[in-house]
Amino acid sequence: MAHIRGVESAFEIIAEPSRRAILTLLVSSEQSVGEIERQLRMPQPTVSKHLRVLRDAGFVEATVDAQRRLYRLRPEPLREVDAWLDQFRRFWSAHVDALERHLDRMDDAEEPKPLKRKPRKKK
Amino acid sequence: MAHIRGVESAFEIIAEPSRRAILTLLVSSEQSVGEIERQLRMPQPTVSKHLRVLRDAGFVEATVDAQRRLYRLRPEPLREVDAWLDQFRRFWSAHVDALERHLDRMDDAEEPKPLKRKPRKKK
DNA sequence: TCTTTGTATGCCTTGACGAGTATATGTCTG
DNA sequence: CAGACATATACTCGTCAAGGCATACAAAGA
Repeated sequence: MAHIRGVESAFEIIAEPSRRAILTLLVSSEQSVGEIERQLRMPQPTVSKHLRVLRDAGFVEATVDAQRRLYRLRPEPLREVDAWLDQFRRFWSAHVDALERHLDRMDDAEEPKPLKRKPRKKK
Repeated sequence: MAHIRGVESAFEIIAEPSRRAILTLLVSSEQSVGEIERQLRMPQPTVSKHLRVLRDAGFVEATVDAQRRLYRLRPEPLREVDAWLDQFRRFWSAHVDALERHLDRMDDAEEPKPLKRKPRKKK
């Protein structure tokens, strides 16, 4: 009987660099375990185990192609992360606006060029 | 002697539910440690330790107000997460488009738009 | 000064997780 | 059928981080 595996949040899943790498690989197209193994240069059991975690968490799904399993992305869990980030976007834009106003005031005052600075548009 | 503590990626930082809760609290406005402690109902050392991690990772910054420390958000690390998510947004919209086409077909026979299908794989 | 309040840190234990290795399961080909 | 190939799982081990607790530190107030 399967344990009630630790309802891990999407955040814990993508905390693992290898798993993020796998997800990034799958953005372009579906891949077999062997292809992932070769591109990421990690041992096959490691890949399989990470894929297991990703599958259980709904990040990927697999179809059987003879002896191969083709894994592809599923959007929902990453959307969940995106949704959480959403509450900070208001804050970001406010922060950026304040920074821009601040820099604008500095520009009006003087013309220093200490560092490379992204070109920004005036309001 | 303190090692150079693990340059943990932003993903590992927000993997912790308590830390996400703290960040969410700080969206509205800056808060003192005690306020966070009371709102999240967690022991003060726990709060302080999480804030330490968040501060080291650049998620928050603090200013001293007598005995209190007022913590506030910093945008950069979460932006980094957002940037990583960006590569999946293309995939998401493609996915939604596919779903919409599917639903269009099911609804009623409308004019078929030029569908761009992935080449069908032969078994 | 002593006491209270607010926050940080050090130590210890526990539990979770990833890597590595070996092996099991399953499928194709000759 | 045997054997190669592809993937999954079981087991062990080491590491690392979070929680609990006590305590240290610092500023305020009596």
